[in-house]
Amino acid sequence: MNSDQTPRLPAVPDRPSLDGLEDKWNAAWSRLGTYTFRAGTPRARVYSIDTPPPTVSGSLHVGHVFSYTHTDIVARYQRMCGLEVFYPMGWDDNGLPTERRVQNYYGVRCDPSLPYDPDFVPPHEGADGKSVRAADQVPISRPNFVELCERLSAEDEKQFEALWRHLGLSIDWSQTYQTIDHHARATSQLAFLRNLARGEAYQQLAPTLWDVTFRTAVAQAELEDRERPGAYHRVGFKKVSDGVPVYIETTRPELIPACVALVAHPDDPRYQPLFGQEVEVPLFGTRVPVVAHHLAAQDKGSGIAMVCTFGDVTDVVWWRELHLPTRSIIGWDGRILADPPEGIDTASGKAAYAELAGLTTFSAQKRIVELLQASGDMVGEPKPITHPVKFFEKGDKPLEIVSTRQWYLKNGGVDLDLRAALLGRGQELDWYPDFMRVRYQNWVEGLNSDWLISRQRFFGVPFPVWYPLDGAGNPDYDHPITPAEADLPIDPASDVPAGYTEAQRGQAGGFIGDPDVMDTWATSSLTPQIACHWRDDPDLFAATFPMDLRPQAQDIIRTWLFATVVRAHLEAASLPWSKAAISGFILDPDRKKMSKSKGNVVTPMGLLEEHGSDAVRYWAACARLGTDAAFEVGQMKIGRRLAIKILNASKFALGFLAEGGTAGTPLALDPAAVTDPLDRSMLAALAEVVAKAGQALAAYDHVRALEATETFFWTFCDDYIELVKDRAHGQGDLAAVASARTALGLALDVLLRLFAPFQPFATEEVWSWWHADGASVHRATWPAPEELPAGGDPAVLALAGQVLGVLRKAKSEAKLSMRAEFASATVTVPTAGLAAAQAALGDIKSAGRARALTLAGGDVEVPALTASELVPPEG
RNA sequence: GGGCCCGUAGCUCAGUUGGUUAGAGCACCACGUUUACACCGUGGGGGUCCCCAGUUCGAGUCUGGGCGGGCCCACCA
Repeated sequence: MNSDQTPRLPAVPDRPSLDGLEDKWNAAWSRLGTYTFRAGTPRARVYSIDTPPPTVSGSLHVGHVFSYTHTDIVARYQRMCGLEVFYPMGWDDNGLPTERRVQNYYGVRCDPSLPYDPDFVPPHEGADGKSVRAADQVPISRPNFVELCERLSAEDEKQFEALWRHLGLSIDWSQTYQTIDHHARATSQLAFLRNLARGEAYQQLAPTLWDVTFRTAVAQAELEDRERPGAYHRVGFKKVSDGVPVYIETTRPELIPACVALVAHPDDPRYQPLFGQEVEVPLFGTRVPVVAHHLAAQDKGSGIAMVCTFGDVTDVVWWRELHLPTRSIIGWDGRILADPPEGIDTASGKAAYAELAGLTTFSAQKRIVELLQASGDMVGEPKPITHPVKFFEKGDKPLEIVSTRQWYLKNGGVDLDLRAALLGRGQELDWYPDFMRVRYQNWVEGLNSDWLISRQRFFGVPFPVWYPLDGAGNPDYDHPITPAEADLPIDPASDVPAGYTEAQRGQAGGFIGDPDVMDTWATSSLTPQIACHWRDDPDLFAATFPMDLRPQAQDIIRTWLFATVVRAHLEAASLPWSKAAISGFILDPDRKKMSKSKGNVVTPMGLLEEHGSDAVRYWAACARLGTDAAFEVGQMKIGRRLAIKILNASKFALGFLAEGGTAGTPLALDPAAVTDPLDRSMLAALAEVVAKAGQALAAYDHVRALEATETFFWTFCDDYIELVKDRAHGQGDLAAVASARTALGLALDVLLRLFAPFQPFATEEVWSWWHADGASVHRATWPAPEELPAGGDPAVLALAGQVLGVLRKAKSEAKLSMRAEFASATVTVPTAGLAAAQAALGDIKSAGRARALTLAGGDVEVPALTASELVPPEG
């Protein structure tokens, strides 16, 4: 396709315009397959990109436009460098946001115990915002739920695709995936089974951070701290030996029935005498030991803390390291369990517990404070404080800690050899910008457990395992039954393991499916394997993996980036990609991160339609990787101006190409025809820009490349074109005219290619004016300095521009039109530059409208007007 | 508590191993309709490079200490 990049006779529109270019060229690119990945290309000639799959249940915002533009600039540059770019697009429709949206939109909820209903019709097809109350939601099977998800996502994906196309992303739209589709589920389950077989995935019954709203376990990476009001409650625990109270201060008095010990620092002289003694838990009568541990802070509260199972993660550490018993009192719903834990044996203790049973932790706290005050065990009133509390990042209530059986994947949180290896992967990866590597290191070094990958949700990729039930109907978790890899994906809630029948489900001696689904990151961490078709296309996988680039946001280094590194390390013993490009956030003019809640979000499509895609891309391209950028409409207007200038300057230059050749053929752009020193100077300066821009883009510094190109382009327009205008129009001898026209054509040819990654629409439009149908600037070869004539002196253009500026300034200060003529003028230039300036004398005279111009060498730093006589234009 | 990034013109930002008089665009002011472009052109004004102290012949740049802004992590009784 479009192999013919040969220039033809230019056909330049009378009034070039940016309007409609997005639709026009998207249709053409789609028709011609301009961005289609050519299968069969050897790995060394492929550049593959692990595009972030946007969450389709959310909405796109300008931050997406910003960062995806950065990636597209890379893709277009690499493609022009001759690499075959593998640039897929995924849609993230797996996980809680989609689950909630499908529930509300269709009025359903997922119940994996139900069988698939092929004729199911959703009861409700509502608009967003009008959610169906949970009580009215119809339960449906997981396969039905997945179908609805795919149906709803398909609508979103159309909108997203339209936006990406309008923005000009050079994605290969035949390479798409959904994180909940058949292929992604199969890939996710296959990777899990391999992890299981190698012992990297394992189950454990252990205290787990638990969200009581979603009723699921959450992983370390999904936590965030929020400052919350709380209060210290000073409560006395009487020593068993003498009845003298020991006072602790707690923010969670409702957990007193779960108390298993008091703990103080081993060096704390106040409490050293107590170590080994027992105290009595107030209200409940349990006897607990006073123990020592170095994590107890002497300066917090009263310096001695109660250990509960479990109030926070420190409790878990104490419980584990000091081998304390377990007294759980909080259930999966976040309420106090109906029955008291072991250890509360007295009648009064049971009575006190009964006061709390069934209450939420919030209500239980109020009640127990009343009880403690009534019994005299609490001193004074609660003392209000604010303190950080752990939340699930998507949750609204503080996390609790409950003991549950969960699946874990080794990620270096426990295995220090693995941690060292993963830190090594962080070193091996090229980071843009480099300082982002530190965030990865900090995170890996701070891991305190393996990756908890199971979620007690219904929608998602199920764990592809069943468990045999023994004669008493109890599952044997240690010997899971796994499916054949060829059968994936499976749903253990509806599929039956080999050797069993559906009738044996849940029966003694039969089997039961694993009820959980995987963490959304457990699937997203496999985007390279999904996109490159690890599971089902070995040739494509070999040609694209490990990938070249992972572009992503800085806030998900600890989740998406790290998890992807883990999966590739475990499965392929390699990095998933060699480079990571980390984009910054978009800030509103008040320097706050843009967010919906602040009501300052601009819809991307409206922005593109208002300013034009090249303009918005220009704004994005002006910001470096990893640096937060302001949302600036002004910058987009500059981008639009640049795009229009490209059209107009091209119109000017191409007009002479049409004149310059014999009828029906274009002027041959023969570098040897460029003989004039000024023309050769301009092309020499351009050659430097080509080298600089190429180096910058190769180093993922698109800002520097754009800046160099843009700066040159404005000089080219304002000085060079003005200087050679008359000559290009035909003044002077034939060789001089041909030199100017050829130089204009050569420069334009190079400039369009330099701008192509940034301004794909304007450059393609101009390219089409003088290239064969189907030829695309985006499949043209990235310019090399060698294609321009060597030996020109850049100083000629620089000095000619300065002298011209001197003449312009005189007219401006005289408040005269630039058309005003000098009867005569003398400009003194630095002696060292005199020869260079003289070389352009004719063009300077012409452009400056000087009937007589003398250039004199002198001891000046910049050219200066030393004598002049201006003649106002007549009329 | 640990770490990272940032602080340069009214605004958004460049300033590459230390080296002339610190730059660009926007905004602002003045002028000009000039056959590529009024979606334009030409010219101009505008800075205590956050502060202090060092290193150096020389610091926006390097070192140390502050101040201010943003972000990440942290066992949060």
